[in-house]
Amino acid sequence: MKSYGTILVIDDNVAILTAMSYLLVDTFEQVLTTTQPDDILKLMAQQPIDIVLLDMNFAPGVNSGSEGLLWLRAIRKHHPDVPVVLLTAYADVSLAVKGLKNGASDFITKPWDNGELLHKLKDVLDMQSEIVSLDEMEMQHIRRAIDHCHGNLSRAAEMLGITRQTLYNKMKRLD
Amino acid sequence: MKSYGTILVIDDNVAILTAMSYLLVDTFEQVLTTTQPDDILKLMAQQPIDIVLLDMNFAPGVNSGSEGLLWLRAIRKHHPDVPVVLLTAYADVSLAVKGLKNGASDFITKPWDNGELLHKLKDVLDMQSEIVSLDEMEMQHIRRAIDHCHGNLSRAAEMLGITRQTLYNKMKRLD
DNA sequence: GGAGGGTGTCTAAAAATTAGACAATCAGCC
DNA sequence: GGCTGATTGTCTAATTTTTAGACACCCTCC
Repeated sequence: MKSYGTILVIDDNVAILTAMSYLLVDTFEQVLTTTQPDDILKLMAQQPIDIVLLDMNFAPGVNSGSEGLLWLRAIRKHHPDVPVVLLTAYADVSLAVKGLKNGASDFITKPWDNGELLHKLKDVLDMQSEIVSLDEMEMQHIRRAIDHCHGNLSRAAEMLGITRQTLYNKMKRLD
Repeated sequence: MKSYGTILVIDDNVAILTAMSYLLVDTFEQVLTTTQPDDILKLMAQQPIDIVLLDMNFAPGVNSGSEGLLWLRAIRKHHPDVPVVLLTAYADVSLAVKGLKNGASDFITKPWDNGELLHKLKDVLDMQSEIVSLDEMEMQHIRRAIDHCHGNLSRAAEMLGITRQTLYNKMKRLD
């Protein structure tokens, strides 16, 4: 229990934030909440956040969640490895889809089911990509580059910013 | 024109494949089509494919696209860098959402609009992540690792499979 | 047949990585 | 307060990797 780290919840409705706090406090070591999206990046800079729960339906009458999308993009830009789960209105599937295409990990429609919400958050965190060794990451990237150059090693090496011989070395060394 | 490489289209309906061929031939250098999902990986192994267009609604009466999801996952697993765009039935948004969460780049609902289809395919290819230099990729991964270890450099170095001093070196060298 | 581009291999110099050590600092704990 | 363990920043010398440059060879295109 309580092994899921820190969660940051953003919603402009204080009642929802309180409800979320009660729900999440048993699962997360720390629950941060804010009604001010402007605080997101500041909070995330101050301390390590493990997952973000972002309400997409800001301010009554505001332009259909596009503001939420902007915040999502801002989060993704500065912290590409922190998963973001979206809260959207039940009807607004298209917004959720836009969110997913912008890098959100999952979404939950309001009104939500507590059990399902917790389950999805845990799922996302369990799926978190482990950090692999630098060598392994290097090889993955090298394979990508070679693939991208359709097998042309000279071009791949140039693209990677290393010499062709170094590319040979690395391919030989790391299988 | 014709600078968008090779596209692979999978659909169990031959009529759709022919229609697609006519539509895509002006934009792509090569248009491969198949009704056999089993051929996907074989085709992709034989030649470099730049984008895949995958119909999710297989065989009349088959279990709601879950087969399509399996193929999507298989493609993503073997070729994580080749974008996959899905074709789904108009009503089946939930399937499209599942597809996006499984790594699809975008989806198009049937019946489709030719202009929109081409536009989306081009968009996906234009957004294709460029191959960055090995050093840059290295630094991104190092930052990820340090973040993951909440700033503990010793642990990050161990996780990356390098010595602490090397971590210092790389951080100093590459800003 | 020649030109251009790609491959595989080699050398010697330059640079990075390694293991190992050291004192200084910070944390929690008795 | 004082102890202990972990972490940091810095250093050295040996080892390994990377680099630039060169060479012969194999393609393909014209």
